[in-house]
Amino acid sequence: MTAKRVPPAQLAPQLRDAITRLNRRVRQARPVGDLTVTQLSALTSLNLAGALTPRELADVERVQPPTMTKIVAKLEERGLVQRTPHPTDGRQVILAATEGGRAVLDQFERARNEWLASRLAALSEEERDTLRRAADILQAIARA
Amino acid sequence: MTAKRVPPAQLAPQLRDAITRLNRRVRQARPVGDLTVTQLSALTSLNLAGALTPRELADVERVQPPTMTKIVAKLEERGLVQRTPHPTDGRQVILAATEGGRAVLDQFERARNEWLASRLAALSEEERDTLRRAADILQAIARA
DNA sequence: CCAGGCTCATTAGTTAAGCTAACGAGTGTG
DNA sequence: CACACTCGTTAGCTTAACTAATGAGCCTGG
Repeated sequence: MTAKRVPPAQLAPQLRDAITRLNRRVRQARPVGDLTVTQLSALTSLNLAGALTPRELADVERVQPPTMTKIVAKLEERGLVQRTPHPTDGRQVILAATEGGRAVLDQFERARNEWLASRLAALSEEERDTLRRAADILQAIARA
Repeated sequence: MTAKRVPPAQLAPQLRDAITRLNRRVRQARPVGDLTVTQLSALTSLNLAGALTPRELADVERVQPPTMTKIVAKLEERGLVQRTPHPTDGRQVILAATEGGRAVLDQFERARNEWLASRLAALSEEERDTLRRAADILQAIARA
C-alpha cells in the first residue's frame, strides 16, 4: 500500500463527484421535520460557535445580513434561538441557541448520521481509517 | 501508519461535516456567470440525457412540472436550450441543450475543478493518495 | 467635546425557485 | 365518437436570497 502519484487535475473531478453525490444522499436522509435546510444550517453554526452576532452568523453562513435577519426571526418564533443585547455595544445583538434549539439539532443530527453510520459499519477497519484521514484533510481544505 | 480503530458512529458526523462544508465551498467557486444552481443542474441533466421532455426532466431533477416550465423558459431565453415539437405526439415537446448550452457547461465545469485542483496541488503525495482511496470508497457508498 | 463618518441590524422591495390547483390542447380507447 | 386521461402551461402562493436605504449607536479628529 505505497502512495501512488495522483495528479491533482485528475483527482479533482473524481473527488468532487464523490462528494456531491454523497452530499445529495445524506441530505435526502432527513426527517420530515418542520425546519428548512437554511434554518437548520444556521442553527447548527450558531450552536457550534456558542454565541454570535447576526453579522457574524451571516458571514459564517455566507449570506447577507438582511437574509440572516429573516432566518433568525423564524428560529426565534419557534423558540430555538434567543436574542440578548450586547453588554457594551448598543448596536449589536447576541444570538444563542436555546435548550429547545439544541434538542431539535440533536434529533436531526441523529437521523442524518444513522444512514451514513450504517454504511460505514459495513466497511473494513482499514477503509474507515482511510476515510478518517481523508475527513481531516477535507476539513482543512474547506476551512482554507 | 497502522489503521486505527474507528467506530462508525464517531466517524459519521466527522465525515458528514467535512463533506457538507467542502460541498458548499465547491459550489461557491463558480464563475460570476448568470446561471443559477437550479438552471445549471437542469442543463447538466439535459445534456447528459441528450434530449428529454419537460416531464422527464422534471422527474430527473425531482421537481414538479410547473417548476420545470419556468426553469426551461429561462434557459431558452438565453439560447442554451432548444425546444422542438414531438414528431408524433402533439402534446409533448422535446428539449435539448444547444451548442451554446454545452459551451457554458464546459466552462462551469472547468472553473469548479480548478478551485479544488489548486487546493489539492498544495497537499503531499501521500495526502492525495489518501483522498483518492477515500473517493473510491465514498463513490461506492453513494451508489449503494 | 461634538460633528461627521462609520458599523450594526433591520425594513422595503425585487428576483428565483419551489409548491398546488386549474385549464386547454391533444391522445386514445370502450 | 364521447369521455377520460396526459402533457404542458398559467395563475397564485410561500420561502429564500439579493441590493438599497434607514435609523440607532459608536468613535475619532479637529
